[in-house]
Amino acid sequence: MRSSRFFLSTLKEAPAEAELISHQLMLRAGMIRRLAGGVYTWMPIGLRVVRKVEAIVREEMNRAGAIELSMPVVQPAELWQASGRWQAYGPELLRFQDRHKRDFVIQPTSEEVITDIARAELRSYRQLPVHFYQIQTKFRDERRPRFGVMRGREFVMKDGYSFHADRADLEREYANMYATYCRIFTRLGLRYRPVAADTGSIGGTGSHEFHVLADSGEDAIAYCAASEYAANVELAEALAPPDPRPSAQEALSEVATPGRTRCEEVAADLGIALSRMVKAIALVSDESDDAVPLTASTQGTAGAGEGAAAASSDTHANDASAARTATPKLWLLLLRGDHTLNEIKAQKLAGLGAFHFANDAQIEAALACRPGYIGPVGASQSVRVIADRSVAVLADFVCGANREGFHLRGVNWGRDLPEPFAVADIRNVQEGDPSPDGGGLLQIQRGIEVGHIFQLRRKYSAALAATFLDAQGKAIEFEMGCYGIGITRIVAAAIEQNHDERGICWPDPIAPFRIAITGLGYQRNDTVRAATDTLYEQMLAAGIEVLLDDRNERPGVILTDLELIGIPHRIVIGERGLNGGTIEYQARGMTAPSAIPIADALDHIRRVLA
RNA sequence: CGGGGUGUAGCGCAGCCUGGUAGCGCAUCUGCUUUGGGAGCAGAGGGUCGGGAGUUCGAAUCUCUCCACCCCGACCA
Repeated sequence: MRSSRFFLSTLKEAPAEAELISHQLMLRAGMIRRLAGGVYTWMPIGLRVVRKVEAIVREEMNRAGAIELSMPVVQPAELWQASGRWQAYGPELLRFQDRHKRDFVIQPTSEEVITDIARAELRSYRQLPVHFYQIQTKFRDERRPRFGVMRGREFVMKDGYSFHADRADLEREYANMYATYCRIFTRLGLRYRPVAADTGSIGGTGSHEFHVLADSGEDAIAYCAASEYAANVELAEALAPPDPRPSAQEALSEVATPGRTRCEEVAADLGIALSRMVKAIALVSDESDDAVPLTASTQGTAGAGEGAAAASSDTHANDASAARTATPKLWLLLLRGDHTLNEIKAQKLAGLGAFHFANDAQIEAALACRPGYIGPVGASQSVRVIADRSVAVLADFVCGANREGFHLRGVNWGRDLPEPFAVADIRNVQEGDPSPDGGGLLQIQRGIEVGHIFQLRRKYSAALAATFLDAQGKAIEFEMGCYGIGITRIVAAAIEQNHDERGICWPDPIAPFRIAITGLGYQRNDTVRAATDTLYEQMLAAGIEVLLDDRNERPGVILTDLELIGIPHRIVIGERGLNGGTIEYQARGMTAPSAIPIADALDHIRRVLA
């Protein structure tokens, strides 16, 4: 391809909207242009990368026995109503009506349609197993699209769905896909890690996420260097400390800590380890269950002390915010000063469910103290105290005194305050924690989720009555698996993982062009142009995907553009080199070019591209 | 959706506080020179100052309102 017949559009400065480095580089390299929030045009150079990723995914899916089809982006609401997702999905599901006022959605995934296909087409166990997949545009109306195509609303995903006669065969295919995904990400040239994922409400054993490792990743992955354990930090269990609670040594005392509201400050002032500090996080449940109405606090009501009755009634039951503040209960979650709350784990506490952080008024109403000095000691029965496992085994710890400007030290369970209402794992694991599988210590790495495999079981086949006849002629619901890969996200993730100060450094398998060639003074120097054209034609004849930059630009412009775009190999031909019988080759990551005899040029190129 | 911020030429920004002819750099176009790392000189084009309403003799500037975008928090490929 000649750049004069292609389309390159690079920018010196990235638009201010781009925060993430991959987003900036994609805009600067002219790969994408924004059309609306989270919606991007793939420009020619960017589309080439998308196609490379798709091709590798397609090849490996086919090799693994999956069969490609393509389902509509626009899908009728009926199937979604049948599966329950019309109600369950929420505002992320883009819905609209056609001219006949019939409801439709733009697919975020296609479980319903594929199950409908299976219901119609797969009638006998003899036809199983079958794995259908598509590479298709998806739309999810994200709350907050950001980071360019990394978290866009419209994106391309490979989604596959497998149908099985029984659980064992589903698990076989699941293992097959696990291996296939590993092959795919290896072929893409990315550093990645499969991690155990939440099976969520569907249950079952099998779900793994595949993460591309990058410091800017949104997910933190806890893994064990000594074993195979790897899980999203949100899900990794923090084991209970092995040793029992020591006995109390210190007497309870109150210490003045004016202006010191953060654990770090108090620990430093008192000269104690942060791990001896206990912080209390006040939460209010959003669930309106009727167990023990605790302290109510209608916003800012003066004197709404402990035991104040819930003020608002159910007359505004349709008003979500009113309902939410109807019967707030204060939960006090206790964590060590050096730990952080895991909100996913907290959400799973019985009775807490959906929650939000208590506001100042709610905290003052329940504890008669401003945030910053709150603690579990002396809290009324109406406050539910949950201790993290690590807090439950502390003795002689330090916590807020429920009195502004004071903390308590030498606090001991059972002596100074009742044992907690419950002890639970509510913190995020951190580096150095023991691995939940007992295999060693955890380390933490950041990653970008680019793949997810899942054993759906019978959720959709049951909802949509999708059955086949087994050998006994009995109708059986399919066991289903689903398997996703974020095609367009992979493009951004690959850049996050592979860039330098000059621009993108594509892994060879997904680079928009494998090699670039340019002649210095191509447009005005016949010798250079002839030599450049000759080698270019040779490369084309050899089937090499090459970009000839023949623009009438200064060398600096061409070279910086090629580096920004990230083409992994580069040939530069200049008159000076030609006089000595050489051309220059430089890999994108190399700091200096090497001179190659013209006669060896093509062989050399073949070798580095091999 | 809650909290914060920004909208001025294709891109990056100044001007706004203290109202009075809309500016700078890059990019674009023309000419000449230049040509191994984002060229120099000379000239040119390009703006509903996000939209609407208001205050005022006069609004990019002050007020109200709507919209878009960005950042921080709760979801996901």
